[in-house]
Order: sequence, then C-alpha cells, then structure tokens
Amino acid sequence: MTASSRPGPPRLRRSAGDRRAQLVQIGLELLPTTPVQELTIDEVARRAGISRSLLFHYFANKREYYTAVTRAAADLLLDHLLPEPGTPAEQQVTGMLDRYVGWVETFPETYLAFVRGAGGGDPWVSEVYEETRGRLVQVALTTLDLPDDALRRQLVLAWFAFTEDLVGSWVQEPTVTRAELLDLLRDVLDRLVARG
Amino acid sequence: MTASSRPGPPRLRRSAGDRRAQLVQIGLELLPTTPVQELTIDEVARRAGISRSLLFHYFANKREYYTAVTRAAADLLLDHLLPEPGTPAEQQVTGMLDRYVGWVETFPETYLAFVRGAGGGDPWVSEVYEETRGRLVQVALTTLDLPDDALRRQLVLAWFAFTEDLVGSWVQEPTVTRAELLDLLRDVLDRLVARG
DNA sequence: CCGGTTTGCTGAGCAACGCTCAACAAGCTA
DNA sequence: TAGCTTGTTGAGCGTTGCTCAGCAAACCGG
Repeated sequence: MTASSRPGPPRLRRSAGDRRAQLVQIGLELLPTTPVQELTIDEVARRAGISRSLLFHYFANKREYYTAVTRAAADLLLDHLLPEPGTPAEQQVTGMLDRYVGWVETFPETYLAFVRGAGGGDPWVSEVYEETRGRLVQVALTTLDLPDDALRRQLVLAWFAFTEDLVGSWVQEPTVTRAELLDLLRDVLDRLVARG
Repeated sequence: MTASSRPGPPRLRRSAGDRRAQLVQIGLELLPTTPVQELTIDEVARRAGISRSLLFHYFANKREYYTAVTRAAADLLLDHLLPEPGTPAEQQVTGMLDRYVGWVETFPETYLAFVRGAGGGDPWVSEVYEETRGRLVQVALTTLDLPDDALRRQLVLAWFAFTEDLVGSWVQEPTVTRAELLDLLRDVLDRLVARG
C-alpha cells in the first residue's frame, strides 16, 4: 500500500485519435448545460479521467479545444439539416426549415448553449459559427436558384438571425401552430430574396 | 525614503458615489475594444488607480460589475433611441430606426462589443440586454398602436434580431443606400405586425 | 490641538484556472 | 531483454476572482 495505490484498473492508454475524440465528445455532452466558453479544462479532464496536462497535449490551448468542440457541434447540426441528395429542389429549403425547427424542439438546451456560446465573446469560436451560417445560406441560395450577390447574402443571413430568434422564443411559448410557424418563416424568406 | 515613498499626490479619496460612477465609466470606455465579459478586474482597477480590493467593495463580484456596465451602456442607447415627447406617433418608429442606424454607424465597435457581450455567455448580463430589447419592443408596439399580445412581441423581437444582424453587416458592406435600408427594415416590420 | 469614530482604501494571501516542462511508464519491436 | 516510441503524469508558475484584517484620511466633539 506504499506506492501507487490506485483503486480502478491499472492504467488505460488510448490511441491519440481515440483520446482526442473522447475529449471532443465530452465537450459535446457538456454543451447542453454549459456555453462552450465556460467549459473548464479541469472539469473536462476530470470527466475523461486524465490529468489536465494531457488535454494540452492534444489541444495547444483552451481556444483550440473550444473551436474543436464548436466545430463538432456545427457539423452535427449541418449533417442533420442538409438535404438528402435525391430531394427535389423546391422541397429542399422547406425540408431544412422543418428539420431545423425539429432540432430546436428536440434539443432546446443544446441549441441555446450553442447559439449563446457562438455569438458571444471568443472570436475564434464565433468564427466557426459564422462559417456554419455561411454554409447554410450558401445551400439556401443555391437550392432557391438565386444569384448569391452581397445583398442577398446579407438578407438571408439576417433572415437566419430572425429565424433563430423566433424559433427560440416559439419553442418556449408556442403562439402559433408549428405549420403556421414554418409557413411564416418561409414566406418571409421568399419575400426577402424576391427583392432587388 | 524608508516608508511611503509615493510619487504622485499623497492619496486621493473619493465619495462612494463618485468612485462607483468612475468605475462604471471606465467599463464604458473599455467596451468599444472589449466585450464586457473580457474585462478584468485588474485592468479596471489599474486604470482607476486603485487596488483590486476596492472594486469588490463597490461590486460584490465580477458579475455585478458587468451588469452595472451593461446597464449603463443600455441606458445610453435607450436615451439616444427613445423618441422625444413632442414627436407625432407615425414618425416615432421611423425616427428610432433612423437613430439606431446612426448609432451603429457612429460607434460600430461599441455596438458590436455590446451585442456580442450581451448575447453570449453570462445569463446576468444577457438579462439586462433582453430587458433593453423588451423595452424597445414595448415602445414600438405602443407607438404603432398595436396590441402587445405574445405573438406580436415575438415577431417584433425577432424583427429586432433581423435588424441588428442586417444593420451590422450593412455597416461593414453598404450594399444599398441608407434610405433603402431604412425603407426595407420598416417595410418588413409593417408586414410582420400586420399578421394575425 | 487631540482623541475617537467613520469609512475609503490597501496588502497579503487563498483557491481556481490556464499552461509548461521534465520525467515516468505502457506497449511495441528487435 | 533491451530499447524505442509515445501516452501520461505531477510539480509548479503566473494570472485572476475574491476575502479579510487592518491602515489611514476625513469629519467629529471636546
């Protein structure tokens, strides 16, 4: 009992890839309850059962870890939203909107924590967020068969801010039916991009 | 030279009110370059020429200081936006929109830092922000002579998110004239609140 | 002028956190 | 078994949020 009285299994070594994935996964699991910026290395390392030092072996600094987690969350969202290859063009945007609302309904905390963490503070993190919004706008403009000039990009991005806000408050207080919400969002988008 | 070799004036004592106001003022001056959450007590105290401890004499903790600074910034914005008493009703919203765009044009960094800091992270800070938006929506609904039911509040709040986003990107890249921007914003608002 | 009270104010110091570094040890291979 | 690679750790440093005992500047009554 003098040296190395370790309670659990003797010691678990993981491959670099496994460990990195595990750490990102832990970050994703904490996102629903914590904006990404409030994750502490201590907490993540504790949950992974490793020392703080090891996390810095895989991520140069806190920021790099944050952006990795945020990018993973963004990829999950994009995978969920992007239309399946076979979908007819006129249904793609509708389908994306539908899945978006469904995602917010299913994971409201994750959604809020993601948007909050992405919007605020750290520029590196919000850069990932902006990139994700940009990709969604790109898809929308393409499937709507519209030229993506600067004005239209601005309008669709702003419409996205509108949508995020409205869907967020609608989930907390459903003032209209789900179908009406979708119609309204789609209608506002159509009227906006019709300008110019 | 053994004891108390102080270079400047012997020591400056301020009244509690003065000191508090000074500290909030320093926070306001730092806002253009720093989202509120990234203010450090150290930096603020250094600029005020006092010890870190004193700041905690006036604000129980960092959060309380942040909210005080955010509230001060919000009050400045509201004072600037709210219509003067004599204005005819139909011009009030137009005037607010105009002043809002003007404010963003004049202080783009302050605006960004304010919105960023308010949206992200700390719930206490974003509470102040939400309260400010709520007051603006209240004024808008009143002057437009509309009932403020839950749906309309949601719509106007979401329109405000739309406006924030669009004006923010328009300032960086003016794709339309200022007048066209104002018309568009006003038109979208009118169409939204006409629903229901 | 002097002792006393109020109160603005400081310095030492603790805990938590981000981060570094030298070194240990698990697992593979020769 | 020796040796190499590399996953992993513990000690420790600087910063930051925060506490607390106590100093000292200003206002008092005498």
